[in-house]
Amino acid sequence: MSAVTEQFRIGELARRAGSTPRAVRYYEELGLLPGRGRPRGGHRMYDEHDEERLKQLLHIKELLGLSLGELRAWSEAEAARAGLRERWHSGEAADAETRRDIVQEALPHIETQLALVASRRAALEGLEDELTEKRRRKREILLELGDEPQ
Amino acid sequence: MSAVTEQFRIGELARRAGSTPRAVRYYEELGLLPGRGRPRGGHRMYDEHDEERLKQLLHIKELLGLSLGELRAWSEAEAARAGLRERWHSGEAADAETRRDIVQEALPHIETQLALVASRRAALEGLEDELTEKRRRKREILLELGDEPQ
DNA sequence: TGATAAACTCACGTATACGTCATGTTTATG
DNA sequence: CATAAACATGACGTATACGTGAGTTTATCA
Repeated sequence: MSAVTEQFRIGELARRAGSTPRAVRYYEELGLLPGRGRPRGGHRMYDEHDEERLKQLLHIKELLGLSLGELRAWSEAEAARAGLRERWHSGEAADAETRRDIVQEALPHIETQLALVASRRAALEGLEDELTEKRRRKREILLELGDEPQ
Repeated sequence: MSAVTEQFRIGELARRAGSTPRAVRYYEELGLLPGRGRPRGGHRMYDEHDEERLKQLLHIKELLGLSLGELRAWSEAEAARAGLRERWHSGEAADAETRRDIVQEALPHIETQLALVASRRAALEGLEDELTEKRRRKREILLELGDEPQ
């Protein structure tokens, strides 16, 4: 069902996500990335899911200006949802009741993330409106004074 | 024309803006706050304008997650606009031409700030939409599976 | 006119978020 | 199979953004 899951090591992951191996190890140390067992030679192995996860985390970090500590809270909601997705697809979710439970568990995590993003967006929107209004007034004045292009 | 401009010292300013004296001095050192002459005893004196300015800077810093270095760019646009406002109200702006020039100079600064805020807001909006869509799908599934409240 | 609070200037300390060696494996390649 | 590139684990270094004294000067108030 799932595509051939390509595997790669830390350098590849970092390159794809626009980060560095050092940073990735640091994120793992903080619990932002899962430090799961490493089979061959002790080298960390990753796949596309890890790549997407890391990209998303970095994106969120940028957008919301979160510290890595704050990012961890977000990350845990993400991890929980990932876990639930896995349960969902693992065939474990045979009956409707189990499936419902899984979705019901995932919802609050989304709500948490959504609340954070929405409030931040609203604040930014307020600021944007303020600035737009200021610009409008300046332009109005220019029209009144006669805005002669050079 | 202007109200009695209340003056206060660094502790008051910090308290009002929800900061600390140390931080305020640091901002001054970085050029975020004007380090203008200090008449009596070398104590820094501030007024409501400084208070508003500091509050705004901290607000922006929070909202956009800017470093103090990045904040300085913003701050300079602010300072420029403040300077223009002063020229505007100082009686210097006698003729229409001067007034027009002042407004024309102020516009780009607003545009700069607006561009930054708008792009950030747009990105956040995209993320918010994404999350809202995810939530919608989960809720849909719950309805299909029969969402029985306990 | 003390004395207590608050401000001043160094100066060093600290948490965060990594960068950068050093030194030793593991993996990939001709 | 040799050798370079990549990874591993410390350990120390660094930029940012202040916190925290130490020692001194200034303001305020009984």
